Amino acid sequence: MSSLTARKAKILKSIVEDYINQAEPISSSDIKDRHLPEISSATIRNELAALEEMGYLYQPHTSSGRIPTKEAYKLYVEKLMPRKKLSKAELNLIKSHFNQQMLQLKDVLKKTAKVISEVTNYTSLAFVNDISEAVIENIKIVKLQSKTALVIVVTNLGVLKDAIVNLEEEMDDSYFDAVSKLSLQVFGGKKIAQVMKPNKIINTALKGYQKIFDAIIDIIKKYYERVGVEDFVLEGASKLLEQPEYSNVQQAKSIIAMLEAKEQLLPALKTTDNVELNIRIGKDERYQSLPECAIVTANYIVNGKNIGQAGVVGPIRMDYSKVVSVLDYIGKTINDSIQNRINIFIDEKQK
Amino acid sequence: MSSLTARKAKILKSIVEDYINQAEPISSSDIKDRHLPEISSATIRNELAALEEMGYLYQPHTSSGRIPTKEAYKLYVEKLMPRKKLSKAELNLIKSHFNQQMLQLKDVLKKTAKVISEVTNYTSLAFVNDISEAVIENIKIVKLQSKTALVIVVTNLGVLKDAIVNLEEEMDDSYFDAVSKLSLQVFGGKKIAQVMKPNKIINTALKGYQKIFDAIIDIIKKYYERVGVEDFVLEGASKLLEQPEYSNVQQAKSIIAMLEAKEQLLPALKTTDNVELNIRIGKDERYQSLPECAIVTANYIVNGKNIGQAGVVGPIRMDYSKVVSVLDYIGKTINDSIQNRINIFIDEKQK
DNA sequence: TATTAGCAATCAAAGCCAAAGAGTGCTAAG
DNA sequence: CTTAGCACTCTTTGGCTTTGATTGCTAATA
Repeated sequence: MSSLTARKAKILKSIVEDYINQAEPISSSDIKDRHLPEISSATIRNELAALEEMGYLYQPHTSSGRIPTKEAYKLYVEKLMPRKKLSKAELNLIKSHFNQQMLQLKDVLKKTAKVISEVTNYTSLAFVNDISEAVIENIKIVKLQSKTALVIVVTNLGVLKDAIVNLEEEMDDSYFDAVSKLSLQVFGGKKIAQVMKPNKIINTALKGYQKIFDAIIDIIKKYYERVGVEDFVLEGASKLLEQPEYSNVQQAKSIIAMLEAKEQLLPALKTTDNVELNIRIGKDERYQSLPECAIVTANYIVNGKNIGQAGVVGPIRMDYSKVVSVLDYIGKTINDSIQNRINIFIDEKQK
Repeated sequence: MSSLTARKAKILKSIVEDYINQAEPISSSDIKDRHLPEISSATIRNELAALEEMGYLYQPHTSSGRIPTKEAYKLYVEKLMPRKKLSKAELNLIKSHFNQQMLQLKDVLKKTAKVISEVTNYTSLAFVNDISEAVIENIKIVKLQSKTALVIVVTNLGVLKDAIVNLEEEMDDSYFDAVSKLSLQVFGGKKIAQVMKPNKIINTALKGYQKIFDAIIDIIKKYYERVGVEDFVLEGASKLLEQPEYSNVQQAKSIIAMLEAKEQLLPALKTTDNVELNIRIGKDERYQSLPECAIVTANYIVNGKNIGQAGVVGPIRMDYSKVVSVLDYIGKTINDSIQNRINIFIDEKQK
């Protein structure tokens, strides 16, 4: 078996890039015409046969051009891919979107997904990563109506504020003040993961507050279970259908169904490892029912905090170079131009 | 031109229902076999010709069976359609979903959309109606971090609590208490619409609170603009692709794109009129770029409050009878089994 | 007058076949 | 190692025929 010479690499790169654009098998003469006019198509055919032997190419049938295999895409992403410069127009589009004020983590997710989809023309997704490591910084319980209170939990990653607690009897403001103070004493500085461990906190002297404390713990648990599933944004789903790969409605359906089944999709996407870029090409081994597709996501970090992932879903024949450049630039933009605007991310120690 | 005799009506009803199931043109002998064995297909053909003349049927080509026109569907919905009984299994499925506790308006939307999609097998949507008539009942401003506060606005339709306000300098709790009290005095009892009118409230003696008041008004305005667009839930989009109507990827794409463009879609869906059921068959005249589809939504009312709409999107050949039954029953279920659980809907006068 | 059997006419869908065209692999020569 | 030449393979396309479903019309019937 031969090795990957410089010329083979160039040919392979040409095929991957041309196939990304054309979505049709690439012939030896295509390569000659567009990339290697100085050598003959016959020579290229010899190289192609070798590359096929090495597992980087295949033919749908004997008398057709070549298509890159998944291995070819992996090699392309790791070794061959250039870093594309984004155009002025693209840079400006991205910047202008993030110049607007955003106060909420979810706003950032939505905006990010929207921008990614617009610039790449792929379906995009964004979601928050695991929050069990988030540290509770503040807790307030606010009376809303006679028997209803809102529980607000501030962590170093954001504010949980989707929690309404129902009381059996009416309480006055001083009661809620007391509970707020006590909660902060009990939960302050703890990680979400710690709070969720059953029956660990009850040893404190809680007197008559047992019930509302159980409710608060319950709220945190529920929030933990839902975050991610709730805060999962999908943008431009219809763009999937522009791809010739999904011109068969069956395939289109299976991939859209996959994106809708967040509960199953998210565990496969959430990564604890701290890599910047996740490129998943082809079926995920763990979820064999997934349709053929590629998912490229970047971990977004603001002020040193990993706030989540955002990226694109598309056919395996994806413009990785462009996508990676866009994700990269958006990551920088988020960090540069937003960190001072999003107060919920700022991690000032409160004491 | 002949009139719609009982037999013509029966034939038309048969065609509509059979076509809903089969998705293929219905022939005269189909009708004879399945619905009118006592008369000949030739007679039926005569009737068909008359129904076509009347605008209720058409043929894709001369030698094919008949397909109902939009007018036929309209007539079917208004006059011919039976009220289907839901099966025990379906009733139980719906009930069991709504037995769970739901604390948030958005939870109800999501659950409703999910149930509708599951039971009808169509793509479903749910959203809240206009909130400009909501009356402000309570306002609290809660300090979260040194320069960050959360604004909570309780209305008779729910709680707005997605609003974080940034301050220029650090304030202590008493400041926020004062602002909360003052806000309640100024805004309490007012409708959202009134608050949004520019410069109407500034005549009160606000002393040093001008800035934070502007911020609060701004938050309410922003919330008003976003509500609906934010609280728009779509469920089971992939089910659209099961419909033979959308086996052509172009059509599928255009309809999914329509559902994604919430900003354009919602104004067409939101109705101020107080009808229970909205059935939109075919293109909406106002939005001619919309693809061919039918949208059926019901207004959902809890404790006498119109909280929003929910329904399905699908091909014009839609099982209206089933859909209407399901929407109807879900409406009842929401009102019956949830009103006592969702505190945010309860409209107890606070004074 | 309404119904119906009979039948020719129509048209989409399916199958078939031949021709065209794109692209390869192999061989032999440079 | 490269390349021209050429036979071979296989898809795609277009045209043609056949099949089958369904209709509309006519004339006979109740």
